[in-house]
Amino acid sequence: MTTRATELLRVIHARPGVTRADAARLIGVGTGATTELVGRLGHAELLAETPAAPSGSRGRPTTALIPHPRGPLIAATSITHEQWRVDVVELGGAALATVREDLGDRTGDEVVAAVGAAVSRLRTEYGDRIRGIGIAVPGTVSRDLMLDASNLNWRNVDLAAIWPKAGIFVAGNDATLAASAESHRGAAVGASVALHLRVEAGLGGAVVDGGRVLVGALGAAGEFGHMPFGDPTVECPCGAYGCWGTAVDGSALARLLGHHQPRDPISYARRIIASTDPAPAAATATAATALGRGIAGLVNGLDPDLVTLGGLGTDLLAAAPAHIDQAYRAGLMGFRRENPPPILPSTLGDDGPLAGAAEEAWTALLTTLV
Amino acid sequence: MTTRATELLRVIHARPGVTRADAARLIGVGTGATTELVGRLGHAELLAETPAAPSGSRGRPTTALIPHPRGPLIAATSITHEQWRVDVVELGGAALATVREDLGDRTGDEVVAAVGAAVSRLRTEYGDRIRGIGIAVPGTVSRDLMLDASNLNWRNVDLAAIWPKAGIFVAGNDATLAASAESHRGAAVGASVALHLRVEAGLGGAVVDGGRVLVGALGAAGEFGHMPFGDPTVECPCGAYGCWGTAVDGSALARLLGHHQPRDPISYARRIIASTDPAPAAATATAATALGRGIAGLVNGLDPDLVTLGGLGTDLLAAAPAHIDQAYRAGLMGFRRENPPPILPSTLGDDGPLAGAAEEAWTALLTTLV
DNA sequence: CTTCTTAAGCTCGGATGTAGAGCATATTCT
DNA sequence: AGAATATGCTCTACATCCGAGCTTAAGAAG
Repeated sequence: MTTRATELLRVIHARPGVTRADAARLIGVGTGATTELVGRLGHAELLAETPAAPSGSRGRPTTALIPHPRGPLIAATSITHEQWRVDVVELGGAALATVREDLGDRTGDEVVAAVGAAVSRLRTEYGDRIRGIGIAVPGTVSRDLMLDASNLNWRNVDLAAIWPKAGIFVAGNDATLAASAESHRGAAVGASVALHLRVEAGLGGAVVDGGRVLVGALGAAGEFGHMPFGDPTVECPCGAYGCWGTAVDGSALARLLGHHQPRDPISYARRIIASTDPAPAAATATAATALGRGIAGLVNGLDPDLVTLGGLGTDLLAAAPAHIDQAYRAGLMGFRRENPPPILPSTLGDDGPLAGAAEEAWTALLTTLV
Repeated sequence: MTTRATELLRVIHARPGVTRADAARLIGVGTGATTELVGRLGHAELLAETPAAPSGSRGRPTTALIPHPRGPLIAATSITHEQWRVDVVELGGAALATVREDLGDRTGDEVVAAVGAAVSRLRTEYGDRIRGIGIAVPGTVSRDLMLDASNLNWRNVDLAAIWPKAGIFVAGNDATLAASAESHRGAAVGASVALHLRVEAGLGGAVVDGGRVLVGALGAAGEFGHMPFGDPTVECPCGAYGCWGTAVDGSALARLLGHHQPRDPISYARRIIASTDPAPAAATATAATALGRGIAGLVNGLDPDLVTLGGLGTDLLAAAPAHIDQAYRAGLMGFRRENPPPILPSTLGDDGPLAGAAEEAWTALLTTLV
């Protein structure tokens, strides 16, 4: 439902600390209805008011709307190839607590158990204020919450164990969720259509259209790394040939440099991209060109306002901007070349997936609060 | 706004002739509110009731809800490479009148003038009942309603002249609008995410997500023909290299067969695809393979429920289904191969763009009627 | 043909949410 | 201090919707 109450909470979430008067204008209600709304939501412990910063101009001062100190919370979780992390996030996106730990060489089920234990501890601390959980994982999540993460060699890891209770449960691919975060809190704020791409082991991302992440029919959209922009003779671990991901990630750099496939392709790639020696720089340039050419294809097809790059994409953009840009412009349709959508580094960096998990869980929770 | 009244009109539009009782159940209101709603909307000349077909089962018979005989109308317009056409479309999608004419060798401005004159005549006939217009064109429409159609050699044709009055004005690419039609009235009804591709001179299409067409930031989304799935040595008229469109349309067939680029690439391609001689059949198979491979890439990235093919895509699917299917499956990510999204022929055929123009204009109009 | 069963429509009272007018309040400007 | 300005509160009017109870129109059963 989209009641005025939900709209108001959404405004506070998007802009915590918004003044009461601005919020009322944004959702288009008069002062009478605002009094009723703010009173009701305050009484329900969903929002609170503080005296607000003085505006400096004339007129009766208004108050700032902030999350209620006993209001609902979301447990935002991310699992990366190195560590897991759980943040307790209030309305507006601020974190009240953080727990994190390196994965070590735990199995998937052990990591899920550790995360579940951390969530349980947080639930004893915050009680029923924690209304749901959002989880970002480096792999694919099926509808029945089984996780496959080929990069970690995890198969059929059951995420449901993390959150046995009723409430909000959102789980998704890290790149997809990072796209959400980037569009709500990062470099793509204000874009009507934003494309986020994240290079790690492989390449993923998502389109965010009007604030909504396009997740596809099975929740598996955004696997742009498996579009055939690459070399048709290179086989991808997915079984297809010519996947774009195989042309831009750490495996591509290793292939170009004649190295073995690295154990940790992300740290490997960071090292290569940071190197200024000629051979690594040439490999980096080749990957950057492949990245730019593919971005052009996606921009032609999807018509975003802008493109944001996360993960190793940020490194490639910093290391070889000219190669990306040249291939990008060359691949664009003629009419776009004059004013192409900018390619920007992610501003949330490695926090993107966690922030996105918080965003999507909060979005889901807000539709259930009245 | 999404009031109950708008919801009811949307239900009638999606399923004209729906029974009053079913419609009430669909929007979730009780019999009391239904009486009030139907009475109000009938009084406003937005809907009417007819005695409805007998259900055969017990109980008081209900009525069928249909568009009001003096209700609002939309002028749906399509311009193709051969002719223009204007339909007058009522709520529910039925056409009350049709005007059409071959283009001959008129210029773009002359065609727009002819369409404008036809619309004016229809407006004298139907009066203010015609509340807006939807226009499907074989090219790109900028925000200020200037049309570029490279296939027709039209540049900067001003569409605003067709509809000088206030009201709904929706203009879009024919492939994009055909996608909308296919998802509302065609082969993709019921799909949560549908991908429609239309091969004519080049290749375009659109993703429809939950009934909403993804039009992109500039309204130029869906130019999938300019994704670099093709041969990187082939230059596209758009200026880029390796565009997918150049691998599947009439120009691709002519190149494969060593023919000159045909004047009318669509009729030419229809002829080649229909031929059973070995050389044309081989060229058709090559194009079908390129089509299937690209579809796989898009399915990997966009995760639709199903894919519909219009224009020459329908012909290719009929002529070389095995080639499309083999390349499609080979290009899919492993986990999709077991149960791939089906590739279906468009059911609206050449009427798709016109039907989509009607759909999008009606969608826009329905949000303004209360 | 009459009565029963079923599905649907109508009427009315109560609850909810909102808009708008008029008044009250808190600040800055002159 | 008084004017100007912006905001908040109270109260009335109105629209919408839900649910209960009654009415209506068909098929089924006898």
